[in-house]
Amino acid sequence: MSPYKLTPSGVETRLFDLRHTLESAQPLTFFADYHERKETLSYVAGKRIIDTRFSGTVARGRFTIKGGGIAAKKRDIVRRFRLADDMEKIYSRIQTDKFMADAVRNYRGMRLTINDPWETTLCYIVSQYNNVKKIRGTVLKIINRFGTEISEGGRSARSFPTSEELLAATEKDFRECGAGFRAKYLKSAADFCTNNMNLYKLQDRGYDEIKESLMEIDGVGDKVADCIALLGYGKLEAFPIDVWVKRTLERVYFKGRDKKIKYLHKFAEHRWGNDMGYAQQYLFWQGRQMEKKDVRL
DNA sequence: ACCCAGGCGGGCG
DNA sequence: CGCCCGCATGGG
Repeated sequence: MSPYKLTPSGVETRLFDLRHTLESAQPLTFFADYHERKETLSYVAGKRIIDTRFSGTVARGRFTIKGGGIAAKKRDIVRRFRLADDMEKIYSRIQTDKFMADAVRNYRGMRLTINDPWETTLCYIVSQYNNVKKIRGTVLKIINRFGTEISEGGRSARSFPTSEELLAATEKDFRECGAGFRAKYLKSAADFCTNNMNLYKLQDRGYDEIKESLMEIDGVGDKVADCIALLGYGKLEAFPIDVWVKRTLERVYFKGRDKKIKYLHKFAEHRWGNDMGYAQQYLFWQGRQMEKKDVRL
């Protein structure tokens, strides 16, 4: 049974939870407009508005696309939500212990997303030494200030500004959007990604090469590059280790002992192999939610 | 008031 | 190399 199926008006999904996916702090989740009650989802992809209805269950759901350009929109949905991934197989491989089994049970159907490389780069430059709520606020302000107004099928929205469109933004502008000390990184990244590096030409490159290229951008280090490789290029070999992932790994697998990032990386690679990216997402979210609810591991 | 947040670059030993 | 420090800013 194929993980997804294209229908004339949309896409049928299997083992997919839209709410968990959109709540899990990935780039798309910063600007997608989802109403679970009304079963509507709309988001901007490039200069188009993807306006859909989503209904059904985790076991079997259905996107119904409104407006024109249905074929392209179907393709965007399949790629963006990684609907071709065989989640049962991935789950069977990342459920190596009770913690991971709990994570999978609690967030069953949560997907990684694949986002525009530039949008992902900007989001994760903003993310450094920051918190999810403020990251979202800053990104939204940048979109509102520098995105271009687009409308389609009676609906209007602002597109995510390209690096070229952001050449007009000053460091002061980024500060006013709440970027703080990251403003200078955003400014130079917009310039660098417009004039010196084409992020879209890295698409077919391997994980190592993509990461190495990304780290040429000022303000992009090991962790941010891993986030972009994973969520901007779909490289499942990436395993970004932020404070939550580090703390969770240490608590669950090392009795709370402090471990080096490099060591934890090797641990993850050995334990979850080529599904590391998914393991990271479930571990990140489970660890973060548990701590926020003050549940002991 | 104090602490923390999906880290990074720079400086020092 | 590895380690340590400062960093803007808002929310708990």
